[in-house]
Amino acid sequence: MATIRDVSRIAGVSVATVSRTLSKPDKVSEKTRQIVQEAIEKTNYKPDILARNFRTRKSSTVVVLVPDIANPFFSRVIRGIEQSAQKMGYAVLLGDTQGLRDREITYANMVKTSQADGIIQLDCHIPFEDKNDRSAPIVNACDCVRGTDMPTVQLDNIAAAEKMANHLISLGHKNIGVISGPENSTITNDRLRGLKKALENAGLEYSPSNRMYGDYSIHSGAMAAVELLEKENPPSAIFCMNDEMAIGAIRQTKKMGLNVPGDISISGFDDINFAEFCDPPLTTISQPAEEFGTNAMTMLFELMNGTEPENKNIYLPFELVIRNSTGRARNDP
Amino acid sequence: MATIRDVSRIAGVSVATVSRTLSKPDKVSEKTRQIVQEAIEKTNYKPDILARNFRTRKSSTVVVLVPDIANPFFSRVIRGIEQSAQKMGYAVLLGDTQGLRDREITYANMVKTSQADGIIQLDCHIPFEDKNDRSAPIVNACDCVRGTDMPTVQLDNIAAAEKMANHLISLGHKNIGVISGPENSTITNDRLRGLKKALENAGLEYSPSNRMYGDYSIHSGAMAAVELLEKENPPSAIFCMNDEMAIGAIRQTKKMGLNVPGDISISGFDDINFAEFCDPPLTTISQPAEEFGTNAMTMLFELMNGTEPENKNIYLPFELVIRNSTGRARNDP
DNA sequence: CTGAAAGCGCTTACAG
DNA sequence: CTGAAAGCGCTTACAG
Repeated sequence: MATIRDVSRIAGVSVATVSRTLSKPDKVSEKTRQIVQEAIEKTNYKPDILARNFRTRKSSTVVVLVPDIANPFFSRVIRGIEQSAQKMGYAVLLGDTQGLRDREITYANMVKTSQADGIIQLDCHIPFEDKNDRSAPIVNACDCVRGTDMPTVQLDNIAAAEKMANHLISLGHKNIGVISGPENSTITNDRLRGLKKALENAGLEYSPSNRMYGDYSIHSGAMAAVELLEKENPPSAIFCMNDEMAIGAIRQTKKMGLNVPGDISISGFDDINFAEFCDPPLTTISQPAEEFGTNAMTMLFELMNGTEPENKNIYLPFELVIRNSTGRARNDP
Repeated sequence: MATIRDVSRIAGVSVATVSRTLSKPDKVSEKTRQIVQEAIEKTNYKPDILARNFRTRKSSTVVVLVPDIANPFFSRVIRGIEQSAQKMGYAVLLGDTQGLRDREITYANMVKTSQADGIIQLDCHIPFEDKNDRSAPIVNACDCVRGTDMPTVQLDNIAAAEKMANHLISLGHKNIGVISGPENSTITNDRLRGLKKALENAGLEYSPSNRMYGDYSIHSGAMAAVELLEKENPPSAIFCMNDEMAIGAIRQTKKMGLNVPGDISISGFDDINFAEFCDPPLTTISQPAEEFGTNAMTMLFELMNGTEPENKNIYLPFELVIRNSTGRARNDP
């Protein structure tokens, strides 16, 4: 591979001039610029970006921490990140963390070792050994830690869950089960709060025994549905905290000989591509997945350039999408 | 940030010794090692990997070229890549190319600029300006270019498609429509060849007018289904080249008042997570998505280390998964 | 086992 | 506008 030295020799100029031709062409005379360009073409020179990054102390790379890249919601968020990053001249390093703190820290450390300039964290953890570490530019999107000063891009999950719960309540459901995400997640907590709020406003009682935990997988939704449906007093509607668990719950419900929504209403969250195509099509909350990514990347870009973002906490819009997995409660006239 | 210089000063040794303590600890005496370790902890030293990479001329990074990261099949492949890469000490850069040659070349160039050590290409293109360029370690997985010497990880798509077609034929279908992937794709060509082969063996004729093109999206599957079903002599079965297009075709078929599989059988390809949960559950070909990734990464690793892989063309197993979207042809006794 | 020194390929004040 | 020179933070022959 040709180096800047080779080009300078062939062009008969200094390496400084070659460097300038590349980075600050207006600081070089028209004539010199041409000579250098020719030499670059002749030698097929490609600047060593690794050397440049090393020299300028920036990698033009961001690392994204994602619990599971194969999750259909996250993969769309990442597509959004990638698109913005590309426009801004950044590369994106993939950090599939499985939600493990160790991996999060390992990947986040890439900023300290100069391999990345900033971090986008899609999970509800601070990915540093020391929670008060401020040395790395970071933005927290999707599932956001409460009470930190990390900038965030999120949904108003309380309001969204409340809206969904109100939909269920309006159909006459009084006994509502919950298939919840894992504990220690802001998303999970907020969605539960929204549900409780709606229940309370309707004069209904929330029963903690109606809450089953899942891990966002189809399988866990099915398992949780069994628990719920085998209760002495089973719920007439199940509020699921994502679409995959809802799909699992629907399948399980049907397996047990029950009809959705005839016997049981089931709702999801996210509106993934397939929500519309399962049987029955899923009532859910839609979120602009890509925009979580583009907004997070835009904010991170500002942070990496030392400007404080105007709005440190961005809330994205949601929508209740009513399809056929929810219907009137059975004993409701 | 502390540098190796700071550590050496505090430990009272040379920077060479600090460097060795980190990379070749057995070349350093027990005692020195301890002193250095203490100094490292005291200064909270983290080696600058960017500097190390620059110095050693390797980035320990691979770039993956993927047409669409949000595609559920590819996202699983990438998960496989990431997991293997992590074990081998490599980071993975995401190159969402949208299938555009320009972007492929841009990302592939990262090897020339030292930002990456190797490439995994998941699409059916050679990502170099010059098709004969051999300067970058690369492996081609999933949709593989024919007649190059890039190592490949692929399915025997001819055999898989033949198996699916035989299933359809065995159900009495004689007039089979095809919703095809884009042209100039080995996957598309091979799956079509497999279908033709099965047809031929059964003494059936393949009609080119029965082939509609899609782009692997749900929407394109629906559009193609309209074309097929509005023909004068519509097919009784539709062979789709991926699951998303099959899901779109099913939805469209139902919208037109037809029953699947009562009136029309529809088959998919890939067995994505949701294939089992659409209505009706999809008959499809399952493929070990993650293994495309792990195998590709393993091969690339060998290539980057200068060893030729034993087997340059890996074929992964597939399976026909019969569910309810396919059934007996209507006029077949 | 250890240290002094060269050097990886760039960029960027500084001087002219 | 241009060049000589320093230096980014490491690693690695080489010599002892």
